[in-house]
Amino acid sequence: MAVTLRQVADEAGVSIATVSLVLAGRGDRYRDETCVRVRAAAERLGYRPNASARFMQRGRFGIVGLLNPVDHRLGTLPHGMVEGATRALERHDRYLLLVRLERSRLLEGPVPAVLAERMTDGFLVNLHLRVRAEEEAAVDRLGVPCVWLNHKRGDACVHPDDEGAGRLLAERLLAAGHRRLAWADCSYGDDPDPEHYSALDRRQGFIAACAAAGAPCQVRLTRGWTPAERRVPWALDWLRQGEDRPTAIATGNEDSAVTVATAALSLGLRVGADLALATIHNQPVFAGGRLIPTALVPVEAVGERAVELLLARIDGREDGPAPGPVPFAFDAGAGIAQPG
Amino acid sequence: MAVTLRQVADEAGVSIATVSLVLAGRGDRYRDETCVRVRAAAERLGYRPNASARFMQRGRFGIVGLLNPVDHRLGTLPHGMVEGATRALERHDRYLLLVRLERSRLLEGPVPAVLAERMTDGFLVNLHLRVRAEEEAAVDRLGVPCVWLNHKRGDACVHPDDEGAGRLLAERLLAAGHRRLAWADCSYGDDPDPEHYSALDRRQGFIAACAAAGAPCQVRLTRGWTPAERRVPWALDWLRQGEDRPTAIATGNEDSAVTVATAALSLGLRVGADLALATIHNQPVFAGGRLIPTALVPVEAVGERAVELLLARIDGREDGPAPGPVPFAFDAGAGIAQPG
DNA sequence: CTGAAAGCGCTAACAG
DNA sequence: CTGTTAGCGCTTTCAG
Repeated sequence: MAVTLRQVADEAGVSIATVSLVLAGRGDRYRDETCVRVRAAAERLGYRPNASARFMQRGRFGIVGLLNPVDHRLGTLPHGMVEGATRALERHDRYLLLVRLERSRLLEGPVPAVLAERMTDGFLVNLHLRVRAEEEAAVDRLGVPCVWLNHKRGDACVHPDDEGAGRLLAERLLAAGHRRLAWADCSYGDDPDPEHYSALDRRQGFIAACAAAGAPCQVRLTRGWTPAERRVPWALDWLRQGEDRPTAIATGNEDSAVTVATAALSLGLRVGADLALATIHNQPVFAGGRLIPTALVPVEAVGERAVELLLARIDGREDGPAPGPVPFAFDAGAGIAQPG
Repeated sequence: MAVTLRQVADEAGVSIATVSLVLAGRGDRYRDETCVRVRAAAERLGYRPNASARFMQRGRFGIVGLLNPVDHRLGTLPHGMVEGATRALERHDRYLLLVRLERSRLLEGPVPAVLAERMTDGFLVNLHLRVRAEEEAAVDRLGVPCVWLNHKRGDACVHPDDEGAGRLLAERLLAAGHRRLAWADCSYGDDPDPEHYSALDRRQGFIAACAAAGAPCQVRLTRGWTPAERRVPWALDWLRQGEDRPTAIATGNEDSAVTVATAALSLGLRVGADLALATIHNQPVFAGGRLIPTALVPVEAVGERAVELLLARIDGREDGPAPGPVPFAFDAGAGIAQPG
């Protein structure tokens, strides 16, 4: 059995309250000698406060849950997001509890005990793919503050500025002198209702920025989602076109970038020299033998901001982070190739 | 304020004990009508049990911590491991609490509150890179059951069979008829004390299996860790050698595989046709425009087994999972090229 | 069939 | 300066 306050009190020959106060750092009212004796006893017995007891007292758990879906290949845990979130939580001496959630369960039950019981102060909700209204309602019914990740929903959400990322890439490529641009996607392709809005937003941002600059922009999309083995052939077909070939190609995801790079390479085109290639990803993408310019998804910032927002709500504070999408950073990688 | 048992009791016009028992599903001693009334009241008020109170009572938290280091690029959270761990925990109605840990803090403090207090039933310890004896001691001093991940340490650890993975690749390549084999590593290179033992184990397993089969095996290693931009040139130098070139190359990590593939591609060698390439990674590796044969690191199985082991210790059961390293699976990808 | 009561480990008034 | 006491919300005997 774990060591309790009472055992420390007995060991030190004082009352429980004394031990509690001294160990809580508010022992200024006690004689130095008493404090020393108490701390020694606690040390000797290896005393550790029982968090449950404290939580019960305070009515708070000090724990935030992360609802993460399991049904889907994209439902995997975003490293950086968790890193950002846990870092922010740590600053407030709070912790992150991972909750795998089969999304169908959210509507039909049974839900995991952590949702049925009260064991967190709030939730980060990462069910961001094609969220249904009933799912939103089910989450609202949990009765604790919740913040949605990578999902657009009023002011209770935090997501990256995907449209801005598309614009960012266009601006950089235009600034490098490119006038024949292209946007390629062989992962989601032309799916009009892709799993996540970001695929559309990124593309639209890119196209809009090209249009604003008066530069033509080819858009090359596969028919919907495309399995890995069919991607390089698709890119080859397209890149073989010769004359009309774009001098700069942007993609909205790593897979598409690697595909285009692989195709370019086997056509004898040097990525970063004969062809500028840029993309959007969590981290600088290595494609065609070099790090290519990458708009960096601000996953950590999203995690941090979501936590700050959630904690502000939990604590009933009004000073949460400013609303609005989180901007992307840009990593030039090995540099942007000049046209021609 | 949250709804408590007492409020439900008042609402239903019964005692607290009655509500507790009925809602715990042990209401068989009560009149049906009472049960109905209680459940209706709970529903109406949106009652959710307070987990802290229950934990305090039971002396258990139902929470397992995952100690994860932050100082290191490899300290990132392994998706699959977390997936496996949380899945196993779910089966036991337990949850995973993420704890970022600056390793230096472990020895010099201050440690996060979750380590100073008692708030989990045990820990999965993921500090697997060059673990120092003092760190092991510090973890032992936490006073709760702990299981180490990807670190070899007595019977309180779970790790993949990296040596077996090296052997596995050799066997597959040999079985496909290859006799001129090579092992390449341009990520860790020849570091005699790499961050993680697995780099050595995998290589040794491969070499040993080649030796056992009497097949020659080139070993190509960079000098220690090599930055991304220097890798492809290194591979090019090597692959240009002509005649003596191996027909099959294995690598112990994704980066090395992609590097070799990229170099091969720019030399006009078709990966999977002119050259067999195999590697070891969490998931099938896409390199040289196709999925190459990959020994799959059993991350999920490691997570699951670690949890089962930890829970067995927490509950004082003797029926934990069998000890021993966790075997790798194999994914042939687009198939293994035949030699010549 | 149902309620009263003790107690899990801790905090915070309030006495002394 | 230090101890007593009354809960926090829940489970679990034990009476009635």
